[in-house]
Formats: sequence, C-alpha cells, structure tokens
Amino acid sequence: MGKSGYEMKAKFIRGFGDKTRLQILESIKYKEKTVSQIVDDLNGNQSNISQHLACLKGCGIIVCRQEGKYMYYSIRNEQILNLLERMDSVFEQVEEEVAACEKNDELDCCPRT
Amino acid sequence: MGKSGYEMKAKFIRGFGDKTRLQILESIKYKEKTVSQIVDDLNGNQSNISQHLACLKGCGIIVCRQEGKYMYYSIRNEQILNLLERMDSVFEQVEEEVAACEKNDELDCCPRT
DNA sequence: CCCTCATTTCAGTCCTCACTAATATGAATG
DNA sequence: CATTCATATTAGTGAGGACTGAAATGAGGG
Repeated sequence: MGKSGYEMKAKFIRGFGDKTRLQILESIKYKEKTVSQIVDDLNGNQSNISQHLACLKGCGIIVCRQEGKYMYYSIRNEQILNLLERMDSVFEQVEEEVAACEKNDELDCCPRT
Repeated sequence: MGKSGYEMKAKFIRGFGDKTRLQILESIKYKEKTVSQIVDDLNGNQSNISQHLACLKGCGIIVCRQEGKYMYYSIRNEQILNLLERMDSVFEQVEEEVAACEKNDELDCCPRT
C-alpha cells in the first residue's frame, strides 16, 4: 500500500475517533436528523457540532440532504453502520479482557520490567 | 452509554487512526515480530515506533511477549484482526464511491450552496 | 423586501499528539 | 562486572484538531 494510502486510511478512521463524533453517529444511527435535532440530542454547541458534521462528511462517513432550510444527516450506508457496530462490540470485548487482566494484582498480561 | 464511555471508545479507535500505527499493524498482521523487525519493515525511527507500540498496547490492540532480550508484538486476537480487515474494505469502498461522486463535475452528492 | 430561523464559516485559544534526539533500563555474553 | 545489543523512557518542539463566540450565508414567511 502506498505511503499516502495509509495516511488516507488513518484520516478515515480518525473520523470515528472522537467522542463527539461518536455521539453524533449514535444519534443518527438509525434515522436521519437535522442539525438542530442532533444538537438537542447531544446537548452541545451548534457551531461545534456543525464542524464535526463537516468532518464526518469529509471522511465519507455520513451524507446529507437539504430540505428547505433544514439539512438532514445520515450514516452513509449499511457498511459504515456495520463497521460502527463492529467497532462497538470489539471495543467492549477488549475492554472487558483488559479489565479482567489488570485485576490479576497488577500481574499484567505482558512483562512490564 | 456513559459520557466517559464515548471517550474511551474514541481512544480505542484512535489507536488505529495513525499512519505509522496502521503500518505497524500491517507489519505484524499475520505473525508476531520484534521491535527491530518492525523498525526495519517500516524503515522508521526506533524510538518513534516503540512509542507507537506502547500506544497500541495501551489501546488493547496488540499484545507482547518477552523472549530474552527480544520483545515480540502481535495483534491481540482474531476479532481485532477482523476489525482491521473490515476497516480496510469499508475504507476502500468509500474511497471509490467518493471519488466517483466527485467526478460528476463538482456536482457533489450533497447540495453545497 | 425585511426578519427570523437553520446552518455554516471564521478567528482565536488551548490541548493533544506525532516526531526527534538523547538518555536510561535491562538482558545476554564474554 | 563491563560491554553490547534490544527496547523503553524522557524532554522538547511543532502541527493539527477540538472548542467557543461572533459573524456570514441561505431559505421561507410575513
């Protein structure tokens, strides 16, 4: 893979790597919403969320459609949705594993010294 | 999901969101390697790569095992590997889609004005 | 047309993070 | 135990990105 390929892929993945953007994605996961609806959902700053939406759109993660003065945002497609869900489940599993592992009296899974 | 939950998940995802770390993962994808081997593979800086390895480990994405003076790193488990591959394929598909879409004489998929 | 509402854009600040160079730890070996 | 090799850690720097408030754009309704 070309050097710039990794950079682009990293940028794409980083689209998911922010708590506000994850919340936005959660909010529009199963149905499109307007910016104001999302702002309400997250109880966030409108400008901030608009910028994150632009970021998600730039990464190809979401799409939008205008209807009158409203802009509706939604997850780009099934595959992105699946990826999101996969990220969720893998994260949860790893989280548990790591937690369980660290419980062993700081005898980490991996030699520390 | 708790507020901090999103933050942790975002951190986990960000583990994948860097070109050097993606290269490292590619390098150890199918077999464990020592730090020096990875450094050679990527033609990179030892300190830099060591730090990225620590990051990946901290995110629960990779694990390591010591053998004498060597430290072997590998992908944590099958699920992480699958997630990685899924990220790859979704990214490629989105990339194509976006490229094709932008070809339409700047008539973007989504109203711009 | 003017006004209001929805959304985007801009400018500025702060903080995180990737990178480098230098130093430290730690294991093996003579 | 002194040296060498593999790796980790630390400190410092610079760039990017998240956030805020204010201003700009754009669509509809009176």
